[in-house]
Order: sequence, then structure tokens, then C-alpha cells
Amino acid sequence: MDAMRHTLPRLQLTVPMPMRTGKVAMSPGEDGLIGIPFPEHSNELLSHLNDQRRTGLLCDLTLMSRGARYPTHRSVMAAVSLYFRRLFGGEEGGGEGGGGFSVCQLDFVAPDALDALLEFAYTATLTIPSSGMRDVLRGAQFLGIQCVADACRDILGEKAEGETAEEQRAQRTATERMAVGDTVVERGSRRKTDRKKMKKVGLNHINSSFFNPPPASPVSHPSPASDSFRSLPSTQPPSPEHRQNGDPRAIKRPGRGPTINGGPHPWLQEHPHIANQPPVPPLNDKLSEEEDLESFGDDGKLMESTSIPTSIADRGAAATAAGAGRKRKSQTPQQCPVCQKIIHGAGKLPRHMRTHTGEKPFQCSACGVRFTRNDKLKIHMRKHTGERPYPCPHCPARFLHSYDLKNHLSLHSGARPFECPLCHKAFAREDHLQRHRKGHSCLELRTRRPRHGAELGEDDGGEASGREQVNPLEALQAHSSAFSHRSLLEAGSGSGASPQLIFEGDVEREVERERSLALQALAHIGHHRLAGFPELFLRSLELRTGRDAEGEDPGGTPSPTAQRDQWADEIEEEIGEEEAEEEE
DNA sequence: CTGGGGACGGGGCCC
DNA sequence: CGGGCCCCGTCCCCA
Repeated sequence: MDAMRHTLPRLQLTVPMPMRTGKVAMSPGEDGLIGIPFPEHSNELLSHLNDQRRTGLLCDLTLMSRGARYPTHRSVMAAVSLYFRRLFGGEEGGGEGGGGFSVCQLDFVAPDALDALLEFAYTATLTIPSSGMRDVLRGAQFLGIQCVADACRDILGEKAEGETAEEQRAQRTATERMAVGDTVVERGSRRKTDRKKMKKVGLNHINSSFFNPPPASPVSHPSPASDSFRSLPSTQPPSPEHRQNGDPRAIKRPGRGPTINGGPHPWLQEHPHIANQPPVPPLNDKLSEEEDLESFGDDGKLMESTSIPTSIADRGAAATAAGAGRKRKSQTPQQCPVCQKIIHGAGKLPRHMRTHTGEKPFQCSACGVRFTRNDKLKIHMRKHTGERPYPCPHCPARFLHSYDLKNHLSLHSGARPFECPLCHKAFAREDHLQRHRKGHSCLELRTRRPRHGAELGEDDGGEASGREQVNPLEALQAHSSAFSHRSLLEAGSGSGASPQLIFEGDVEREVERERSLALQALAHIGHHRLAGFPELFLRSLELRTGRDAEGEDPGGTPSPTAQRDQWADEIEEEIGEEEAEEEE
């Protein structure tokens, strides 16, 4: 209960988010599904795993390097390292495997480097002594921990080409089919001037207690070195009894970026990304080189045509399809590794990430309230300073926000640009209209339109009075009653695919009225806006078909704007064609 | 149910 | 490229 209580406040903030993107709102079938994010989960999970690693609890894999032993978890290692992923057979759909390696000799990775890499694996933070940078790089390359390798290269100011042929070969082998969640690259502050100190890559400061893990319990166990990691599997044959803990399913195809509801492995999703802002990984299958990262670039364009975030997989595919050679734009959209939302604007991803982590670094010195953003804090401070920089020119009212003033001004102007397409009630604010429609269960027709302000307000008023044969109160009553009985059925064909209204009395009149109102709304909106919502578009056509069939045209009054007429005419034509077909 | 204020998150622009 | 600033849309809360 306590846990729930703690998460509830965040729930209020985060649950509605998907609706804003249109994912849920227009998908009735998903109405019952609520995604409840637990921002701290990934961090806590990682923390607990790290605790387990320290105490040796549930460790089913021991890494050895030049005598030093490092107890770890196979699932964790497989999650971060392509090398282990392949070693355990958790990749390429052959995830049945999971091998049974309980000891891995990694003499080709220096103990210190291995220690750093393990720390990275369990804390999402890489603590690298400058002197050991190259060892870490080498280890990361061998183990197929791409993001770490890239980070090290960045710090060293190298390119992959700078590596020895052997290393490149090893890396290619390890990453050639890297499908993955571990391709994030920290580019942000990596070029800090102070490279003498320990460097920390990542922003998982929440679990700062794990930044400095104890020395990895080095137990001296000299063992024959294995120069080639390729030889490892054969030296440590699989043992089926280890499968359970390995749970290959958990790491199966980690990089197959989740589709929208793909159920990404939480840890995999959170872990590598949380550390970084920049080019959020394309997560495509063949992402092993920086060029690929670069090419991730302007795929954000994909988003312009839809409000539904493109899935990682899609983006990866798109990037691949787009081919190489693209350059990244400075305003490259970035995809949130947690919610997959595309974040536009340079440097905006860290800001967005705080909505998941719950981190509120900006605290009000006056009242202690914390904010996720500095600009919000500044605005908040106005409450304490009494500053209200937005005065109304018509009255003494002053406001904290410019948009509050904007809203307020609409009161003076009397403009109510937002009209309910069904009952024609007008509102000064769009959100009030939305609320109104939700309350009435108004048709789910999108009503947003260009803010032409008073024009629409006036038009709507005049138009409504001109074309309405019923007085407003009656209209509202009819409207309300219609929806209070709302059980939508098919309007004409009875296909059952889409809904229609059921009325008990005065049915025809009500239905006709419903159609008229909906058609007017449609004319306002334009059918092109319904293109993305087939069921609504279909319904609009059905409504219109029914009305025309009865030879009435309540929307016949010239629309106030040419565009509105244009849309109406276009719809008319479409309907006409359909009617012609039906008559035949 | 509506009007109004405020909070919050995203995007654009600019430095 | 990151961050500040501003605007916008949406949601919540209260009267």
C-alpha cells in the first residue's frame, strides 16, 4: 500500500501521457490498459543486483582475470555484453541456450578494466581511471559492450580505425550482429578537460552509493590464460542445470527493439540509456559503428506524420532503409528509452528523462518545492516575489504566465473560438471544450482547428443561430439525452463494424439531428483530419449518407469560411459517389 | 457543469 | 550540443 501511495502522485503525471500522444485515446481496444510506470524500478533493480553481486548472492557466473575472481550474474552480463549474450546462446533467436558456463576466464581483459566494466554493468555508471582507459576500451571491445567502447574512444579522441587490426576484428566479430540495447553513446560531457580524475559516464546519480563498489573480491586463482575469447565456450561446456538462473528468455533478443507494446526488457531498456542524452540508440540490428549512430539522424521526420511514436524497431529499420551517409541534424529527435517517446529539440532528452526518474533538481529556496526544470522554478518564484509580469491591459488583473493572460484576454474579447460541434456551446478555452465533450461523451471528432480567434467565435455563433432550427436549450437537451442513451450502432448498413445511435422515442428526429450536428462538425474539421481514424471517418460517411438519403441538408447554409465549404464540398462529392454506387 | 488559475511536459528558438 | 527562455497544449483543482 505504501508503495502504491508513493507512486500515485507520479501516476497522475505519467499515466495520461500516452493519451497525449494519441496512442490510447483513439484506441478503444486499449482503453482498459493502463501503463503504470515505476520510474525507480530499474534503478532499484540494478541496485539490488549489485548488492547481490557484492555478496555473491545468486551469482551464477564467475569471471576470472589474471587470478582475480568476479562473481556475477549471467543474465546481467548477457544483457550488457554481446560476448556473453552469444556465449550463453541468448541471441539470434536461439535463446533456448543459456549455456552453463559458471566460470569464464577473461584474461584478455585486465582486472581493473573488468572491474570497471562490471561496475558499469551493475550501476549504469562507468568509473574509469584515466590510466586504465585503454584497457577498459579493449575490454569493452572484446566483450561487445559497445557504448562503453564508444565512450572510451571518445575520451581518448580516437576512432575505431585507430585500433589495432586485432581489436577491430574482435570487435567486429562481437558486434557484427549486435542487436541492441547497449549502444548508447555518451557524448555529452565526455570531452571535459579534466581527464586526470576519475571519469564517470552516466547520470545515474540516484544510486550514488554504488558508484564505488568494493574491490571485486580478488581471490587469487592463477589459471591458464585464454588468449582468445573464442575458445572460451569450448573450455567451459554448457551445463543444463544453469539454465534456470540464466533465463535466456529474459534477455532474449534484447535489441529487437520493442514495438509499441513489445514489452521491452525493462532493465535493458533503462540501463544503458539512462546514462545518456545524445543520440539515443537507434537500436537497430547492425549498429556497431559510429557511422551508424550518425545515420540515426534525421529520422525524426518520420514523426511528423503521426503522433504515435515510431517504435524503436521501426526507427531502426527506417535508418537502415535510409542507407548510410546521412548526417545528423543538430535538432535530431531523440527517443526516450523508457517510454519510447520521441523528444524533439537538442538537449531535451535529459529534461524529459527527469519525468521518469522523478528527479527534481531545482528547489525553491523559499518554500522548498522542487521542480524538474529550472524554468519552472523561475516561474514558481514569481509567486514568492509577487511578480506578475503579464498585466491585462483592460483590467487590473496580472498574471504569472503569458498564456494565462492570453486566456484572460479572451474573456474581455468575448471570443469563444472553441465550439462543441454537437451542442454548439462555445468555450474560450480549448481544454474546457474538451472537458465538456468528455462529459457529454461527444463524438470523438477532433475539434482542434487553427486559432483564428474571434473569427471562428463569431462565425460559430452566427452560423449556429442561422442554421439551427431548434433553440439552444432544446439542442443541448437533445444532445445530452442522445448521449445519455448512447449506445452506438451502425447507422445504415448494420455491419456492426461501427456504432450507431439507439433512441427510444422520436427516433428519427433525434437521429437526424445527430447526423446534422456531426456533419457540421465534420465540415468544420475536414475529412483529412479523420484520415488517421478510419472508424471515425467511416462513421462520418455513414452519418452523411443517411442524411443525404433523406434529402435534407441542414448544413446547407453557406459555411462561414471558404475552407469549411471546401471540406464540406469534398465530402459531399465523396458521399455522392458512394450513393451512386449504392443505388446501383 | 463551467470558469478560472496553476502545474506540468513538450517544442521552438536562441545563445 | 546543451541549456535557457518562451510559448503552447493538456490536465488538475477549486470555486
